[in-house]
Amino acid sequence: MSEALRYKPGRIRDENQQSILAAAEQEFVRQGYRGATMQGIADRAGLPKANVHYYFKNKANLYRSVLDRIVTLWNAAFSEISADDDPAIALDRFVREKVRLSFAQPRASKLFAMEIISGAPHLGDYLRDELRGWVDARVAVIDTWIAQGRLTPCEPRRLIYLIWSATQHYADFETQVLALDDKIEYSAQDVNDVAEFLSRTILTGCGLTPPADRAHG
Amino acid sequence: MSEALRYKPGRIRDENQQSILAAAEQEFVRQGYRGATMQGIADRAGLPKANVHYYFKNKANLYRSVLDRIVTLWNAAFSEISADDDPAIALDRFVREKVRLSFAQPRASKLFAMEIISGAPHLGDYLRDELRGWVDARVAVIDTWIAQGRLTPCEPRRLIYLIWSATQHYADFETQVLALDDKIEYSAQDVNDVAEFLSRTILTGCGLTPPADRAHG
DNA sequence: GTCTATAGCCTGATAGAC
DNA sequence: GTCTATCAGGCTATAGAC
Repeated sequence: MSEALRYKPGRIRDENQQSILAAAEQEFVRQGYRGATMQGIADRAGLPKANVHYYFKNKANLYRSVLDRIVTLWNAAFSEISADDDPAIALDRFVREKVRLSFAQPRASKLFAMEIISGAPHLGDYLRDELRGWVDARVAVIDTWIAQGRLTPCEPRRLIYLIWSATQHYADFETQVLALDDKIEYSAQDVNDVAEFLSRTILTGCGLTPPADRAHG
Repeated sequence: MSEALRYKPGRIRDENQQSILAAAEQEFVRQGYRGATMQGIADRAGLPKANVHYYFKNKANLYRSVLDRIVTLWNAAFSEISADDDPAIALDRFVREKVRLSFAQPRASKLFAMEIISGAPHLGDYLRDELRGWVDARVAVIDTWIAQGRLTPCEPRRLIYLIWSATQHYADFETQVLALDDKIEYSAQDVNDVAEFLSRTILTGCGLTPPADRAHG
């Protein structure tokens, strides 16, 4: 008997939970929290509706689990920047990381966006307690760069929002971008083009020389 | 009897329709299309549910009416740019117009965003038939500027998306921005600051000199 | 652990009195 | 034109057989 088929305690449980979470993410993005149905989520996961209630006690609990997973993903992907870093290299890395994440996890980005646009009824605490601290720390780093004369004065907060919005756009507004570009789906080339364009434009906009330019001349 | 109270044919009808449309816009943003209820919309408009069905035959019809109003608003606000314009002045005006619209009509922007994020089930035709033509025309103008050597080469399409995403962010992610900035609501100062920051950063990022800078020196 | 059957509620929509 | 009363259907959630 192969390794893959041998019994592992909790294996089926884990697999079912993961497929329910993935199905729920899709349904919540397409229909919103109230619009999504437990039946629709169960159908998409290929399980009876009662099993969804068995693994996740109720709809609110399931939604919260999906959001928790996204928040964990966000926190893990937030690149560290410190005042010792070179501003151009740190911001370039920040932009590229966000672009990569947007193209890799578009549904997570979309669900997060829907939650915020709806007024963040389930994520208000996260914004105030966790995300605000993260932003404040980055603002402090950018302010230090400015004080040291290594970065043209700007409003650090607006710079962070600019990077977030410009990168997330390709995930959240995927439908619009694909329709306007007359494409069926993104290519690997698109990820690089977008990262290159945004890093170059935003860094230049801040008065910095993009790392790639320096390498070539 | 004052002018305001004198009978006007269809006045009550118009007022009721407008208050229903405004209430529906809010409910659809908060709950999504399926999540919003005719009862909730009626309550917010201060009318019995049956009246909502009287003015707008059914839920799909009401939603489409709300979207039509937004699309009309969008089309009216799209500033014209032509190849004869100075690139810096035209792009500066474009950015400022979008910022103004985002702060003036945040709910319209949010509902449009929700519809796109959900996969544009009701707006797919608009994207393909109307918006694509608008974008293609602007791309052609920007390409002309580049060919004439008046603008550093860039991908016009990505530049338009950058301007859209960066400006809309303050409407769509209003809840997040206010939470992170620790504010209750936007001030008039914020509109100017955002317009100034985005115009300066994006134009500089494209290798242009922002109009304000030229005026001052 | 899995799934069928069903309870209890709320929805969109309409009929019909005023 | 307005609004109360009501219907048929779909929803979340659970009970209980397997």
